[in-house]
Amino acid sequence: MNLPKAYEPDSYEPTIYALWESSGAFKPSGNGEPYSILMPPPNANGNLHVGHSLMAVLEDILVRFYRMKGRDTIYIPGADHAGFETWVVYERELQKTGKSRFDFSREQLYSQVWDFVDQQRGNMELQLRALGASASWDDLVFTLDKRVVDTTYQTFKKLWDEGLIYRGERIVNYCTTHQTSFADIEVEHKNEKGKLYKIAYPTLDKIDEIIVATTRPETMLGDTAVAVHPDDERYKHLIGSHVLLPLTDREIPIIADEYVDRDFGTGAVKITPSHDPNDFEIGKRHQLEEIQVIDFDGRMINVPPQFVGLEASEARKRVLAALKAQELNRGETDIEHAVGHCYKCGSIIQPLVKDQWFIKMQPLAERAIEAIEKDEIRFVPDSKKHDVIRYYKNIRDWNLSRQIAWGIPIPAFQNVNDPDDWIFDDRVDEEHIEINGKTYRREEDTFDTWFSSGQWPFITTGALDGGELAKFYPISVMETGHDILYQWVSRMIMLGLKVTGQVPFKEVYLHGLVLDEHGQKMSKSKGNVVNPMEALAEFGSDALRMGLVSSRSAGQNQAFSTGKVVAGRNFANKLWNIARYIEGKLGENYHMKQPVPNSLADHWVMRELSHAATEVDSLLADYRFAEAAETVYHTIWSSVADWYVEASKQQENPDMLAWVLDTSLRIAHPFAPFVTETIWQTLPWYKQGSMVIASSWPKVPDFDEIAASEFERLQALVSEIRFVVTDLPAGKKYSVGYGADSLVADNADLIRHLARLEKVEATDTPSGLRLAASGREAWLLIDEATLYEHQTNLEVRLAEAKQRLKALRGRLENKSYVEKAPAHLVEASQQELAETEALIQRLENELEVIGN
RNA sequence: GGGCGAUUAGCUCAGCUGGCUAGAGCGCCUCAUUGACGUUGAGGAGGUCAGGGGUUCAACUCCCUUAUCGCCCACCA
Repeated sequence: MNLPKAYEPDSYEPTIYALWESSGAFKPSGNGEPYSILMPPPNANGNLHVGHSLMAVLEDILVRFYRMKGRDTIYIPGADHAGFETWVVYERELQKTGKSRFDFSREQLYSQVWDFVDQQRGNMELQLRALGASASWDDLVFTLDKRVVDTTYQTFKKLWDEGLIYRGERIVNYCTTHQTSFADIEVEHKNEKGKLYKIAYPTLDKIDEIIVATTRPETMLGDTAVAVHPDDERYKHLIGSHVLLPLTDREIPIIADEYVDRDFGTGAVKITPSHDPNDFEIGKRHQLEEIQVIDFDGRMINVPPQFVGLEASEARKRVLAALKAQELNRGETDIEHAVGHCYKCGSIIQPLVKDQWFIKMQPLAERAIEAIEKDEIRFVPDSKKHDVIRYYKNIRDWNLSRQIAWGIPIPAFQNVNDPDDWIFDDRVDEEHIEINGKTYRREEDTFDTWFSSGQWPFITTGALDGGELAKFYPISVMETGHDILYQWVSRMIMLGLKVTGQVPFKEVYLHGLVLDEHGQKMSKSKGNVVNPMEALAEFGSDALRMGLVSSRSAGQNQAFSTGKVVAGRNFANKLWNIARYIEGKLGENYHMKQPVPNSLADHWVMRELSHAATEVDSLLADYRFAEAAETVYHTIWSSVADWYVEASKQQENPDMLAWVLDTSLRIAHPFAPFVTETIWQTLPWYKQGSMVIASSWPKVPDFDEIAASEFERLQALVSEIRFVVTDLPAGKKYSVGYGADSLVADNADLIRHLARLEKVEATDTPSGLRLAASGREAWLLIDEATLYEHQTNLEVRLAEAKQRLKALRGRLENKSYVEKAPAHLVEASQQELAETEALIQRLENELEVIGN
């Protein structure tokens, strides 16, 4: 039991984690009301970043706490194939070998990426273990596991059968670098400065012209109309006539459409159905031809020879130059407008027409809004609820198709003889299938990964087929980052309701981003990324946990603070040394008995620890992690270590000491699991196999409230002595004399010890400095000269008290206050007034004595 | 263009539905100490709670407004 002086996390953490895991402590107990948390799956082949650490810590605190509260608890871990992210990395590797995705079949690519991922899998799982995540590892689900694929197909079929899935040519967001389309919310819009170019389109007789305004002149080569507002007097006479599209030999009509804003630009809009979502709609309304002029690789096609093969940006310059040469440019103006970019590579997203699979979102969104408005899901912070509803209200159909191989194939086949004949079939490994003599060719695209992730709660719990974990659905709380509220949380709600008829989780807690020490967003390019595993190695897992959690509130981005991690490490060390002291006192053969509080300090510490336990309970129910951690930190550091352990040195009560340590370990365990368990394993009063992780949350013991308050009076006296003494000449010890004061008399030794005095003794002839502030019949025994020096000290206290008195009087003389404020507040003020008056009286008396 | 959040001690941040002399960690100052802990103990300095207005007996907290910073959403060319 000879514990080293300082707690050394790395010598215990791995053993402790192994102990938990092998004992089955992470598995549901099977007793009590279910409590479940679903881990947002980190990238299977990546490393944990500091955001993941925060995620795991918050979730693990909840899981450990509710486990101790006796709930049947599960923390379901996951691993993400991270479709697009991994694909991008893999394609880069592929490029190095001089090959491209077009050299392989979907199956070949898939298995190559699988191997690539497999090589470096497992890191993040080890890192989650290092953080102490008490996840049920046997229940881990990988996002490409068979059950995920099966359920995803089942859901797709269900939606298809209900007419919510359709395939169609639509304008999609396309990244020409990555050669795949994206959902609307994956596009990163940035406000950019650009130019609005005015271009003249001459009438066929070349007498007149119509001037259009555009930010993307290169797309004019694909124009198939010019639109004006039907009531626009400027252009009314031209409606129905044709103009000659410059740089080409095409004649295009001038059409009227209400969409056109007469006040913007020139009031005439060039219509390019293939490259603009609005134009696409207009094109449909007016049966316009669609001419694709930008290809899927971002180069020009179907254009006059001099432009063919140019990058879109280069084509813009050439088109402008050509127009200028023909004197068709009519000026340009600066404009700020939003431009969509690929969130991964920053390329400009091209709106391109493509055949894709979509889900009709409106019915799903409506159901979700209904559930949220009925408070079937609680959001923390609450404001996110309104954000998500706003998102639902403006939702558009969701493009599910991705042109990457690393994902779940879309289970659909097309009749080779009838392009409109699509059928559902999950034989996705076969390129062709025969049904009723008809040949079908498979869809080559895969699903947007968020489509399968959106089903995570009912997939992982097996809610649909009633597996062992089905009782954990709906999930108790979904904890995740606020940055994926729309991508993930909103989809889980919609799909959960649609497929299971229930909300997928009852509560949502959204944490903010972890910023760097100075509040800047972390990024590789800025070089300010904090590696959580380095911090963990340096300070310990508990320290990192405490540091990440403190001073952090829901939904708020917050800076990482090494100082707080250090504070966490110091806390673990403090706990360690409390244990070292107490265990040393009790000896190895101590057997725990029911503690009987004896001294004032005993009652007081029982009250403090019980308060902390109930406080943490209610704080965690509100997800106030930081305050809960602080409560534990201060209760253990100040109340237990600084006061109780010190007091116990004078007034011994071994059973109380044991209880105090035991209870401290329990309340600290959710926050600092490793050090608490390490200590627990050294407690002589528990049998082999006992673990704090499996212990219960402390119950409130019987203590005497009055005795507890008496201890506070004692503390006030000790504090006053300490305060006065620091002001006195150093290097000598002082003594206190007391008169008829049983509190002081009964605790004389304790006071002497706590205030580091020479003596505390009864005296018939009081002299020296009356300890007036704490109101006891006690005097600090000092000579006249010292006393005189101390006068200013008393004067300062007196001035403070007088100011306070003034404020209190002012409040109580205010009739409205006395009438309208709650009675208990008025009463408290009155009592405080009386106390302040008494204090002033004592201080004045004392000053008078000194004066004489 | 729309929405949201922030502004509190030198730094990083708490402060829930309005009511304790506005708190924490780190930093700073003074002092202490051979036995649980220097990853320590005791004491202390430091804030007109961004500015202005309003509601209220009472505002860091609610409302309006201004300023600054940040984030999210957005197919008006």
